[in-house]
Amino acid sequence: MLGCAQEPKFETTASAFEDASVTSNDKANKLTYELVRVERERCYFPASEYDVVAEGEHLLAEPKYEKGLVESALCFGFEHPQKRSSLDSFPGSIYSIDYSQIITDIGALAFNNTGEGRDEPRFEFFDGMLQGVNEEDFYGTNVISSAFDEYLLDSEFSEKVLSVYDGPCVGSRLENLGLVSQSEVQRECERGTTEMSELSTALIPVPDFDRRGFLLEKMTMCELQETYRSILGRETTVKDKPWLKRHIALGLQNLSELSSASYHLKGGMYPNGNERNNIFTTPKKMCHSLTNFPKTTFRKFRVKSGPMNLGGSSASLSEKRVRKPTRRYIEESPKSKLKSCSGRLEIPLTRQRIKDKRNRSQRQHVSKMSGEMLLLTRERLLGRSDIQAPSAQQKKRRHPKKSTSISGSDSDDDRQLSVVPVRKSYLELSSSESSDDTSDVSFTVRKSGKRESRRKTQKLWNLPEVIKLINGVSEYGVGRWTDIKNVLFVSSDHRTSVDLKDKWRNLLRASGSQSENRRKAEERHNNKLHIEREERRQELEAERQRRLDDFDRQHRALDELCLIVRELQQASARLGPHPQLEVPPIHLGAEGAPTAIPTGSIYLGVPVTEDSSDSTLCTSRHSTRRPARELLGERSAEHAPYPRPHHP
DNA sequence: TTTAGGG
DNA sequence: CCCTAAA
Repeated sequence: MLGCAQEPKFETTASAFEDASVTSNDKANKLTYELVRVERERCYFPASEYDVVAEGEHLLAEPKYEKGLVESALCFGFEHPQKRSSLDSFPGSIYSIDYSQIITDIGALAFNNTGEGRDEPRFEFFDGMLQGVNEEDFYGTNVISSAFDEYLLDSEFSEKVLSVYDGPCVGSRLENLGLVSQSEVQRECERGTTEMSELSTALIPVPDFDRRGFLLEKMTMCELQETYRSILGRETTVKDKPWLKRHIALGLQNLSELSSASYHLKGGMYPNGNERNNIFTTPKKMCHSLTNFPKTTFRKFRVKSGPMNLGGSSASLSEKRVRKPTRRYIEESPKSKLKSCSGRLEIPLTRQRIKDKRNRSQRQHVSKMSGEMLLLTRERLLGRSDIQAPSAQQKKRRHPKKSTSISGSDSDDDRQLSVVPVRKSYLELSSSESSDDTSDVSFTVRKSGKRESRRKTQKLWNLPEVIKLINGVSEYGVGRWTDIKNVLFVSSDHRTSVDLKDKWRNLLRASGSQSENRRKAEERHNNKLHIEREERRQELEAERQRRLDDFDRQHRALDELCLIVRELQQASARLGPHPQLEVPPIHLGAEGAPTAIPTGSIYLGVPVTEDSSDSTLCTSRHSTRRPARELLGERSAEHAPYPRPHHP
């Protein structure tokens, strides 16, 4: 992420993920040393967890970072403690997770982020992180951008990698190295575990950090602003380069976390490619401006989804993660993605913040009222829902109707108040909250159990009301519900014009006229069908007529031709020995005749046999055609022996 | 905002 | 009774 590692650190990292088979060469020793150092820092990252872990490796190698914050930023997604056992069970596993540390840090970060300016703490936080790096070295940024972008672009490989994760751990471990080329990963994962450590050692390239590091630095103000716009989705007029770079880095950070969150939502499974495409449409776009960064050999983001599917490491884990997003979520994911993406970093853009403002007082009010309770909103817990955002989306999709309240706001702003163990992952959290939903009107403290429903309390219609309604309809007509309401139901607030309309409809249904209407509708439908059939019939008839006309025309032409020929022949016979009047033999073209026409003969091209034409036409046009054939027959009988001039 | 119509 | 599209 914001890794500042110098070149050897990556080797270190890579080797750290190898197992005990790393033995005796110098590199290994050095790596071991580094590893110990890292271990002392208590920054252990699960090899089978998110790729952020892999990114965290770089941070590990740089002790001057506030590792806690780093972990908080990078490792929101750590999951179940059970996972740990699987991690520890890795051969020669030297990394484990200090969950309590991370958890505490997360809590701290989240708490910090609940302040007034929700985005501010974040910036400060990242500022702090960045201070650990040379100002010009935004390695992490570049790594993120290039790796992420590449991840997005190389979908084919992503699928391969994903498929690998269902297999043995070696796949994820290899991927966690993040340094192995695609083909190698694929091949080696298929080959098996035996050669892994060798491969890992052999294929670790030295990242060209310096080159990438300059890219952001070398960008002009314009480019930086453009990049800012692409990443953060808004224009900026800020001319402060460091500021821009920081925010771009932050934006990229968001994107990467976003992708991580997406994987969480998807449980690391991609039932089909479309879903992933949807999910990543927006970030891909947003990353586009950075695609000119040199390709990187880091595959950290590829690692992202892998470890989650580590086969059988944790049954409950896979259960929770495997749950597919709802169809609606998939359909709207690009939008929601964008929303959550931008909303996370720059809340002021979205209406979410507006709502925040509107509701904050409410929330505080509730807090005050509950007094003794520790009330943690989800936002408070996790710092304005960075990773939470997709989860909120998902939840929202689950109850679409309830989520869209009358006032037009949605439930992004989940005011479900709850005390949730900090240790819970956000997935657990979301699922634990999924049981009940709240709206703008009815946010409640869970313990109170009181829920104000938006649904009106049903008030049954009594006879006077019905009579009034009928009178109103008879007076103003059906559909003039507002008039009826304003005149006859002006005193009854609980009867809106819509209610009148609904009631009238129900009355109609009850009276049976609805069935009559239905019958009428059906009749209309049948009518329509009948009309369509009729149109079709007419169409066919017209076509038939057209073909008959064509047929007639052709035969008339044939008759004329025959007459001409006959006259010519007669003339020729009359004139006797004048060769210039001789007429070449005529071919009356039955089907297929053209190929057999002798050179120099005349082909009339008209079918003359009955089976050579449409049967219907033949029958109907029999009388019409008859004369022509007779004519031809006559002529044929008469002039068949007509001698060709050149063959007397 | 009102109306129509599906749910 | 709710929700939404269309006008």
